[in-house]
Amino acid sequence: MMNRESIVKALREKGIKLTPQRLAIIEVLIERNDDHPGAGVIYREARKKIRRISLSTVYATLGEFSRRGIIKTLQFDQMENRYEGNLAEHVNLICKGCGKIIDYEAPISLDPAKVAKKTGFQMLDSRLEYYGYCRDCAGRPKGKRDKILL
Amino acid sequence: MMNRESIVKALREKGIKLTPQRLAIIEVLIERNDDHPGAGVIYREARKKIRRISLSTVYATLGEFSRRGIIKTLQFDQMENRYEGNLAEHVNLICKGCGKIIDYEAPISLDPAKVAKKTGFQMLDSRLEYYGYCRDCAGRPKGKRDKILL
DNA sequence: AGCTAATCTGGAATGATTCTGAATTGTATA
DNA sequence: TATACAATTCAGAATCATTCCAGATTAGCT
Ligand SMILES: [Mn+2]
Ligand SMILES: [Mn+2]
Ligand SMILES: [Zn+2]
Ligand SMILES: [Zn+2]
Repeated sequence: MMNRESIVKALREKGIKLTPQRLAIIEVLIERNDDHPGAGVIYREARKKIRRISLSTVYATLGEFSRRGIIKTLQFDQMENRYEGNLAEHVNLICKGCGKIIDYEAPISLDPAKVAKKTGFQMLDSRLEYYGYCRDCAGRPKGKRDKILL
Repeated sequence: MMNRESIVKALREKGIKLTPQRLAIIEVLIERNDDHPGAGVIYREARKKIRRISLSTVYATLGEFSRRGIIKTLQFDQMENRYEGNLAEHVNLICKGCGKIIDYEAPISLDPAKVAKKTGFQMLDSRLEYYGYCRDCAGRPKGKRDKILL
């Protein structure tokens, strides 16, 4: 999961063309998996790998991958959206100071069947996040550590 | 919690002036609590209550309340942000078809102490969401029920 | 009643994302 | 290996929720 071969295979199976742009984006997503990079970072990193790639393509590709369930999009509005290849259910710990996003494995068990029975809601994707301060930012003086407002 | 008196009291205590605009916004938030309304809805509803209020004020007020911990902001980028007064930890079930947001009470317990010990991360606010289809939208034919892309 | 910092306002600015339509290219097929 | 064409890429324009601005108004205090 989240290695070049498996992704390339997934793309072939879904009939998505393999282009240099897409391969570059995939590489960035793999290399920076822990960072949960945004479109800007992905664009700049991908540019180092191949001669030509446009921001439009980056957005189109990330949208396509996300829609196909190959990656996951974390949406924000005061901050670039962030993308991750870790599709396993996990909690993202998001630092309000520096925007760092840390994966936290935890068996969060909402039983889809129970939820459906109670509310009629059919669960598909989850978004489990906690906002707070990472080790580094928790250290800094209170006044000057907020970047994300919330 | 989430009644006019308690909120007004909270504002007075925090030294936030009571203006007609703010009171109107508070009333909307209370009346439409279940809807998790966006800034647009809040603006239009508030306009029915008082002669003059601008969208700028609605945004400023919601931002202020959110920052002060009086309400909570749910951030999106393909959809207006949504606001809620239910500060208790709960899961929001978000319908990808119609955008409806349903509160779901569930004892999702990540132990802050344990997380801090493991990762150094200091948890403050949570955002627990599941995306899927509400009872109504789950019924409709697959092709024509998606509004939220993700 | 007067003072003043806080608040409100309409309009302009922002900025991430989406859209557009023409040019390019990956891949299936012969 | 060449051909065909739908898929993909591209630069630039458009979108639109949100934020910023600077001047006008006002809540709450003395
Ligand atoms: Mn993650
Ligand atoms: Mn809720
Ligand atoms: Zn941090
Ligand atoms: Zn629905």
